[in-house]
Amino acid sequence: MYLPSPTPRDAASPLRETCADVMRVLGVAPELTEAPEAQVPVATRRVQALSPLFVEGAPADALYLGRHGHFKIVNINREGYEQVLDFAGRGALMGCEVLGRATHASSAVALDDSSAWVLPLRDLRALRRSVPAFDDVLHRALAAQLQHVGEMAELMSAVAAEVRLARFLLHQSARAAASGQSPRRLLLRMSRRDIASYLGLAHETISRCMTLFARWGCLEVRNREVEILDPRVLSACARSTRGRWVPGDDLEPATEGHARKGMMAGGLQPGAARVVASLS
Amino acid sequence: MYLPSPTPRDAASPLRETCADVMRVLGVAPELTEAPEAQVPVATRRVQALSPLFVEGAPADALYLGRHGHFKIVNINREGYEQVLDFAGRGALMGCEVLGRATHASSAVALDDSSAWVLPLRDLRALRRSVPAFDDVLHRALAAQLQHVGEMAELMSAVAAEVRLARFLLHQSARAAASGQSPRRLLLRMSRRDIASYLGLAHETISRCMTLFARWGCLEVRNREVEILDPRVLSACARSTRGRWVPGDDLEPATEGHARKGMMAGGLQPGAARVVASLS
DNA sequence: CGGCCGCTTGAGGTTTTTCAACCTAGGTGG
DNA sequence: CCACCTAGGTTGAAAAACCTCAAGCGGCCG
Repeated sequence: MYLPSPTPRDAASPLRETCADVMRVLGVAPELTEAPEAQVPVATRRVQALSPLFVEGAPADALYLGRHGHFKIVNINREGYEQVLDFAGRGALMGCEVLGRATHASSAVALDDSSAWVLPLRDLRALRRSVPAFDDVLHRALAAQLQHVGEMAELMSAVAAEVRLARFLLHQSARAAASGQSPRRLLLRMSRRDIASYLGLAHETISRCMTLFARWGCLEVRNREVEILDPRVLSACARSTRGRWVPGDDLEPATEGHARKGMMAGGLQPGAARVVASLS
Repeated sequence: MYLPSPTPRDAASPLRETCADVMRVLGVAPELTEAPEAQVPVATRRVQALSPLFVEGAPADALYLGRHGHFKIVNINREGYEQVLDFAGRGALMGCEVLGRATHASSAVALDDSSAWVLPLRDLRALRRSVPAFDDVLHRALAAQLQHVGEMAELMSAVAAEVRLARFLLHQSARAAASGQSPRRLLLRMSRRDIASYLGLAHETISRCMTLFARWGCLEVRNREVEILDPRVLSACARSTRGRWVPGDDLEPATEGHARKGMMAGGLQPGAARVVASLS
């Protein structure tokens, strides 16, 4: 059903990976990666679970591209609390901000044993000049990262906890699907706390929402293993930005006779003005 | 005291602005802008207050650079509510996401009569190739936009309304200072609603926080004209991410004997785990 | 001059946070 | 091999912050 996914034969490989390989991971057509200049080897950095790939404040000497495993991108504020900015996997560019700074603006921490390609800044300029396709893909990757702002805003724009979590789960599902895995069975690599930080909620709230979804019958939760039983219910919930959603509102729930009260009751999306000036 | 600021003699200029001018606005040293290829003229687009510079979904044909005036960057969701993603001014790159997409992912709406330079995508590649300095600065500008994710996260990471507003105001103050204006007297170009949307709060909450600050004596509010009377109080409030802040906690208020209750009371920063695994 | 829009302020209701306890799984050490 | 401990997850009860609804006020434009 699901393609075995193009996982790198990670651990024990000769590791002769080149810029061309990197470009392919970033979606460049193989024909375009055959320039001789693109055959330069690219270093791989392995990190154990919970270890950092790079840390905030460290000198900006390289950019990283997720090779295998999973990472969380975090900021640490003065009080020592961490704020999760993003979760990254294979093919994700990490540490892009260094292009305009002298130090890293965030840290990347491996969520499980992982590896990443290292793109040293000193080589980057030369590479961009000599391999146009690489330059283009880098540009596009940067733009893709930028789009992420929009996604994050979309996530945060919903004030209701369940809506945020529903969107998060669907997003994870889409990511899994895109990498050839089942969009139903998700293995969340991050702790509830990480999710909570990412979504701007308390971790207890995440727990509660998870069990709420389970009561709705659209999700099965076994610790970090969750299974989406009814994506339609989840997306209906995720869609609702205002004027709240309870299973049965615009779609019957998978099962029936559930509590229609408990969490959720008021409106959502506090800031958000109806568009009146018709952008014309 | 404040430099007259390098405002473009906007309205009635011969408009012979070139790529070199654009590069200077983006911070490139004048020596580097003298390449003959950099003397190509750059188009300017003027927009009235409340009119869009570009709209979400429109074909991605250009990138824009703020020239004068102010813009808000917004997303509009299915229900027709708008979410403010950012505020942009002179020197801000707008619509970067088009580098990786076929259509604009967000709209830019002028907050007052404004203008922007138009950088057509079709010319962009050639320009990057022929003017290396332009390529570099574009890269750096993209990276700077990326950093914005972090800033936004910092804003949202504080759950308390006053903290968010305090950070927003200080941010505006810094922007004003950077463009040669007084960091004290701010003229907010956007409505309370816009601010509310940007900060993920209700616009009434913005109002209340403004008057709260006024009661603290650190801010004077006259509609969209606000004056920061005591930046120290404001930043002390902005700093507090957890374990709450009331004037007098770690700094005496400008005036004294104010209500120490009303808004603010609980802890902040819901998701945010103390860093325990010492990133080493 | 009237109406509209933006801003402010009040009161009530609800989500969500906080604090607390309990449970489970996994690792360590006896 | 089991006890113990820790970290992560779940759940409950209380309190707080915030949102919604509503009304009043002032300026601005038609």
